Amino acid sequence: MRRTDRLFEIIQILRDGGLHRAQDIADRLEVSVRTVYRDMDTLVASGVPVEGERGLGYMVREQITLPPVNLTSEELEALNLGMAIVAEAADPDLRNAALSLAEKIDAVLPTQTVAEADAWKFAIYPFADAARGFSHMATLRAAIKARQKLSLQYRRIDGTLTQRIIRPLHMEYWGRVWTLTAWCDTRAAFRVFRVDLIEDATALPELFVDEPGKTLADFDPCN
Amino acid sequence: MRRTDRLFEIIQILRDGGLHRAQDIADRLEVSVRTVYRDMDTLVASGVPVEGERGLGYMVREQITLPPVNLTSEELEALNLGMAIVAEAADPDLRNAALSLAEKIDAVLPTQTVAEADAWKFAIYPFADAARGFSHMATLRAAIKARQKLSLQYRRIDGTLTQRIIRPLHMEYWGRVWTLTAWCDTRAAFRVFRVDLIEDATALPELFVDEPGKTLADFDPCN
DNA sequence: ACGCAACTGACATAAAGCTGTCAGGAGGGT
DNA sequence: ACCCTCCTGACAGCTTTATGTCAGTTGCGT
Repeated sequence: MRRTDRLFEIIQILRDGGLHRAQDIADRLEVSVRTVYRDMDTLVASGVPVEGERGLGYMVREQITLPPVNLTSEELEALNLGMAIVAEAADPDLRNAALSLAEKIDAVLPTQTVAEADAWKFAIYPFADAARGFSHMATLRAAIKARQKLSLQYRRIDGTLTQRIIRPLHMEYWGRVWTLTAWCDTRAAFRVFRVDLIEDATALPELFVDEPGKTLADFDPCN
Repeated sequence: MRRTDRLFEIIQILRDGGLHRAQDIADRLEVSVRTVYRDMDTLVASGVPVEGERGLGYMVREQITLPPVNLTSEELEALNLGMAIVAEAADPDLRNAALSLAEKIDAVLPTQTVAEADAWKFAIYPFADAARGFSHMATLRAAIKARQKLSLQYRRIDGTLTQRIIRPLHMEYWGRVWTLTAWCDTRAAFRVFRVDLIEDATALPELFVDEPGKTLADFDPCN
């Protein structure tokens, strides 16, 4: 198991909001306690809101949501930057959308403001492993929107392949990894898939509707 | 010299649009030819438009700019995604701007569209080394806009420190590294600085105006 | 005072990544 | 034909990173 994968797993474990001892996490991931402490360091340094209490264990603080602010050229810059990054990383559809949106905004703005935004024209040469697994994102996005079932071929962390029929519900971004939350028809349970481990995703003609117990609202991260 | 730094250097070398032999690049960067070939592999795999011609050398293809497209919910998604990424990575100002902008857009949209966009609510836990060096970005951006001179403390790749007065002109994003293009008053020449190697940046009260030969338009990447 | 569990530092070892060397192959130009 | 250069694979040595072990410290609760 690669280090990155383990960090991701730790977040998943902590996500239930409960108290977890380093020893338990170590046992579960089959590493030494020392390694868990080092991982926690990394997570904290990366901004994950986790806190350790001596004698107790680890817990995540609830995430703080920020109140809305005012309109400004700050936001314009954020937008340009965001579009530049999306144009670099995401799937072709999004890439085009990002580029056209950026151009459209430039076109609408008064010329003086454009000059400002111009300082942000990006020459983008991704070195990216960031792009790994982005190839399926278009399919997944479309299926979530269309409420279309998917046939998924997935490579588990241990390397084995599985095939399943899922109802895609939700995507999340974890800084390094994208996840797809779905109801798995094959296993009759919620599952979270890492997009970068998806080998193949094919949209099926079959649509699905919300059924009690199978909607995103019913999903509980604590397994 | 770290590998990442070398890749970045290679791009700089190729940027002049000329033909370069692997041997020459190898000599200049003091590595073997084999290593250059491996680096080229990496660059190509990362989307850098470089091409090798047997018997000739390496050249960059000119970048293709895409024609503008139409307005749509694609663009909305690109925007949401972009804001999520910016909120993760950029400096505090941009971060807030991105968050508020995303919220503002959500607020303006009809509820049906919001439901779509909702599938993209991001829980963001950056593992980021992406954030390295972002601490100065706010200062740099502000100085570019205000045409304010900067006192820069910069760590060269060999580890030595330099201090200079610069006129910040332009920022670029290279997928892994941000660069700041500036006229260096101290050296009386254009210089490109890597933002992640900037130790300290202090805005000076002194402003600057465009002088012939010192504007961004006068800058020629081929040293 | 005691136990618990988070922490820290130092060190040895194992795994992974990077690089150079060598030995070739392949396409284009002369 | 020949030369130039890109390009590939294999292997050995080096460097970096990751991990485990050990020995200790710190803060909290009982």
